[in-house]
Amino acid sequence: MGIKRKTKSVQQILAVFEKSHEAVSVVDLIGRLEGEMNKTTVYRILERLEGDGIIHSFTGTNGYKWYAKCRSCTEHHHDDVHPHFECKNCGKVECLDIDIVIPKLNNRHVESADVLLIGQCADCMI
Amino acid sequence: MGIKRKTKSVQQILAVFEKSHEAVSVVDLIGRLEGEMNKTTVYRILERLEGDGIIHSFTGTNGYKWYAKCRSCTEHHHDDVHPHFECKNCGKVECLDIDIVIPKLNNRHVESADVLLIGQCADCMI
DNA sequence: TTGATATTGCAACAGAGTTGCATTAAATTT
DNA sequence: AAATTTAATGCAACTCTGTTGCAATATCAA
Repeated sequence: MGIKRKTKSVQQILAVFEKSHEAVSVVDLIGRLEGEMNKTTVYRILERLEGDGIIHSFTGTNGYKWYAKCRSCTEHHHDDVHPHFECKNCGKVECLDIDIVIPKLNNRHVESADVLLIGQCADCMI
Repeated sequence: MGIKRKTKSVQQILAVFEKSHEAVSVVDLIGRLEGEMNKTTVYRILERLEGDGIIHSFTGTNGYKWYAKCRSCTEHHHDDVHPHFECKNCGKVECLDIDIVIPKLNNRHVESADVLLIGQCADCMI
C-alpha cells in the first residue's frame, strides 16, 4: 500500500522534497506543477507518499494542508513528535529538529501533539 | 470595534460559550443553530466576539475553525498561549489551563505557538 | 417615536479537497 | 518485443468551509 510505480509525476514530487527539508503547502505545490500534472494527482501522490512514511503532513495556521520530509521520515513510518515553524513574514514553514516535551495530564491520555511555532525566521529578523 | 448591539443572535451564541469552556467548531455551531440564524451570521458574530477578546479561535486537526472561551479570554484581548486538547475518540476539544514552554530557537524569533494535544479524554479512557 | 446605522438573511460566490470513471502507462509475463 | 495486468492519471463534476455584496431589518440613542 502506497507507491507501487515510480511514475514521472511521482519522481517530480519526490524531487521537491528531496531538495530541502522545507515544508510545502499542497496549494503551492499544485501551483508549481501547473501544466505538469493534475491537482488530483498531486493530492493522491502526496497521500501515498505519506502512507509509505516518506513524507508527513500537518495543518498550517490558515487550515491548509502542508507536507514535508524530515529526517525521521526517512525511516519506517512517521510517528515522532516534532514542531513546525511558520514565518509570519515570508510564509516559509520548516520542520524543527527538536523534541517537544509533551506535558502529562491528569485524567487524559496524550498520544501526540501538533505544535506550530509562529514568528520570524532567520532571513526576516533583520 | 466588535459587538455593538446585543441582538438575540449574539445572546444565543454567547450563551453557548458561557455554558462551558469546551471548544466548538463553527460547523457544529452552525448545525446547532440551524433554523435559528443564518450561517453567515454565525461566522460574523464569532469574528466580532473574537475581536472583542471574548472568545478565541484556533484550527483543529482537520483544518476546521474552532472557537472557545477560556479564563484568560475574559480580560482584555486574548494573547496568551495555552494548548488545546482534542479527544480522538469522541471528538471533544477543550482548552487546557496550563502554560506551554515555548522553546528558544537560535536564529528565529518565536512570537506565539499553536499547540494541539491529541489523545483520549477522561470519559473515553475507560 | 424617529432616525442613524449596526446587524442580519439571502444568494451567489471562491477555494480546498474528494470522487467516479474512462484512459494511459508502468511493470510483469510470455 | 509484444501482450497483459493493473496502478496511476486526467477530467469533470462534486462537496464542503468560509466569504462577499446588497437589500431588508432591528437595535439603540436622541
